[in-house]
Amino acid sequence: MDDEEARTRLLDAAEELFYRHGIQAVGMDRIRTGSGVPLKRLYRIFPAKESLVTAYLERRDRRWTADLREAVTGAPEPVLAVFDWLAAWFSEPDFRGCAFLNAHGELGAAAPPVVHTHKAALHALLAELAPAPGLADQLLILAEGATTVAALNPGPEPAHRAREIAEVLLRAHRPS
Amino acid sequence: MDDEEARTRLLDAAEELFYRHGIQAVGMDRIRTGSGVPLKRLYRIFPAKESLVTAYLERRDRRWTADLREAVTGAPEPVLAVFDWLAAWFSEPDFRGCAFLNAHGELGAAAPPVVHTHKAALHALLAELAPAPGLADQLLILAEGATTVAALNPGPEPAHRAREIAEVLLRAHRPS
DNA sequence: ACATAAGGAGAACGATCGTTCTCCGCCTTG
DNA sequence: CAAGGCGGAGAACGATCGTTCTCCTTATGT
Repeated sequence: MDDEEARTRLLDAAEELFYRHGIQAVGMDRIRTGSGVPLKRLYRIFPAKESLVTAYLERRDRRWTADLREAVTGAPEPVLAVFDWLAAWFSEPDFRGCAFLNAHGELGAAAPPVVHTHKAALHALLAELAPAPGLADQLLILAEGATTVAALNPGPEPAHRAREIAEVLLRAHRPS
Repeated sequence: MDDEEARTRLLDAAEELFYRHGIQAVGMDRIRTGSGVPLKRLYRIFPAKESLVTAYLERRDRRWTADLREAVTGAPEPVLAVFDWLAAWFSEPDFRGCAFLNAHGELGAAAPPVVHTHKAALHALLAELAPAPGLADQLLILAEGATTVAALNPGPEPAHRAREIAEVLLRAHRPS
């Protein structure tokens, strides 16, 4: 196992454990057990827990944003496709809300900056898709609201309700 | 200082510290320093940290829900008054998102049940105010979405955007 | 006034955390 | 084959946590 695979295993274990149990509740020893990477190597690749947390969030940001972008580009109604993609996300068995919002709530001002860049990236994507300026702010509220509601009541329904609202907003901005 | 005042001081300190820094990041010694109540008395009133956390969330739930209910009952447009009240909340200098969502993100399955009852109470209030059945689910998404967006970008603007969406929804349900 | 109980201040205790160190086996290289 | 260095397994270390205990002051009751 070379360093690159060790890094991947560490990030996989970190993502699984940090997302499920929270960051402060998971010790480095559980990362080691979950990844199979010895502590010595762990600290050579990530010199401190903080850098592992940051790397976990940054990788999740890249994958999440790329997945969403790929799902909506080319769709007949890109704005509505966002909520279809959210519905599928909310239905994953271990869905537990937005990892970045959870990290912000837990760490407060000590949260890594990727928390803000992740939300800025989502806002930028919505601004690309929105047919009217100013609509992106409203769509962001719908997406965040659906995610938050689904965090406590898992399932696709919040995304469906948010999609209905988005349809109304699109009709209002693009009167048929 | 009798036990009742000690309890109030403890809950005040707990609310300030837990809400600002997160629950796991605040030790019992800081609660003691912040409240001026000695550890011995603290543990006589709250036998463990978990019960202090639960009491903090339960008191905040009662106050938050009562404040919101009082602000919207009797308003000319109760549904829209919800978002005006949210705008004022988001503008408080130490606003840091929904305490219950933060606790859920941090503690996961170990979060006290009041997290769910708080969200159920908000949903029930919205169902009282909504002029049509099914609208409450959508209003809940708007309120949660505005709160989430404001948690990372403090200020009243998310509540204003959510209020605009609510106006559109009300017009759609009650065509003039 | 004196015995007694209660309360406060802070030390102490065991557990756990993030991080480092020790020791041992193994693999490479001449 | 021999020597040396690297990596893994887990103990160890200091800090901090939640919780309890000790010790001393203070107030009370007769």
